[in-house]
Amino acid sequence: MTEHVGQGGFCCASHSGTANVQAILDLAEARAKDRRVRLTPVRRRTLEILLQAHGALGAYEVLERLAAEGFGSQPPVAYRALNFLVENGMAHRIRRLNAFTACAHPSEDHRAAFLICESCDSVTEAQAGAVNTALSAAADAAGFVLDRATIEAVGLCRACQRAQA
Amino acid sequence: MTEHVGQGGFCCASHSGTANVQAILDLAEARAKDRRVRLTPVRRRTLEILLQAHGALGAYEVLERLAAEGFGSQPPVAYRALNFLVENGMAHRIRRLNAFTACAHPSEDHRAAFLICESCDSVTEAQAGAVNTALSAAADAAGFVLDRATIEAVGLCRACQRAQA
DNA sequence: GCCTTGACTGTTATGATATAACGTTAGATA
DNA sequence: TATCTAACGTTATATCATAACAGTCAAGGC
Repeated sequence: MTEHVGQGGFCCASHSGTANVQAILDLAEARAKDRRVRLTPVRRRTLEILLQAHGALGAYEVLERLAAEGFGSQPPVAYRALNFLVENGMAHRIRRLNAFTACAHPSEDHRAAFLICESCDSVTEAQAGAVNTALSAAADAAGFVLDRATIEAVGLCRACQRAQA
Repeated sequence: MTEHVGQGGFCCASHSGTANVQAILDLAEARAKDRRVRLTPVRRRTLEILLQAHGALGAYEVLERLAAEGFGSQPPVAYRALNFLVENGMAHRIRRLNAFTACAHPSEDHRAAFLICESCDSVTEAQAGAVNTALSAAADAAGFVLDRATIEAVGLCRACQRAQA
């Protein structure tokens, strides 16, 4: 798709800095214990890779890094780890970018919305409480039982607005 | 992906029946004229195919039908026509299904939300005014300039709820 | 401790989705 | 009608994703 994925200079406040990465990894460990699932080395490392990327990474980009560190080198290795993280609320899949990003707020059982910058491909996780309330209402009106939703907005991030001004 | 795409028995009220298909095609013609773009035979036929499908179709499914009718048989033929329709508000891309669907309300400049049934893969276009208002607010709060958004909800459609009851 | 069992990992192979690039054709316009 | 541009169709290839299977490892029962 695009070679910019994961390369945006953007870095959101919520998971920048080594300290925060560590904190989120700890949260993930705890969450895994809670749910009786195992945060194995590949899975943990995959989460770290996403956290360090400060943006969304394609599965093959993640795979490349895993392979370089001695993990398996074939696509299912990355997809399995990524799917595990998504299923357990530790990462999100950004369909518009065919990419994945670490969850910035892993402790809350939130339903997220993503703000994707067209210019730098950065991805910000937005608070989507009101959006989901409205969506639930719309689903209700249609007699539809809502399970989960993907909300992806495309536009210009703050940094790129400045760059263009 | 799944072989069910486009095969759900579901048929939404808004574009069922030959009469409505014709009406929407007419709207599309008018819209094309307005916008100074050409609704060429492949494009028009692609829209018809989507309308008649009563659900989302993958690009390769559309391509198959186009090819059978003497249009080109290679992927770009379908993708170009589909992208044209999407860009001109005559169809939507459903990313979760890697599929496309005719716009059920082509006359309004609306931003749609989609309700995707996990059971039958049917796609309903929901009124998303309130959802978009909330999303705009969330984007604003993040200093993000919103251009457009993809809102896809996954759950159970009315028909499949009944079937399971 | 040791064995069973199921989850996890890695592999090969393949399938599904999407686009780049280029020559040709056809419509609009002057 | 000559010219120009958009659209079409093709070949080729890139990109994304999963099926299926064999080997490995960890947790819990005995």
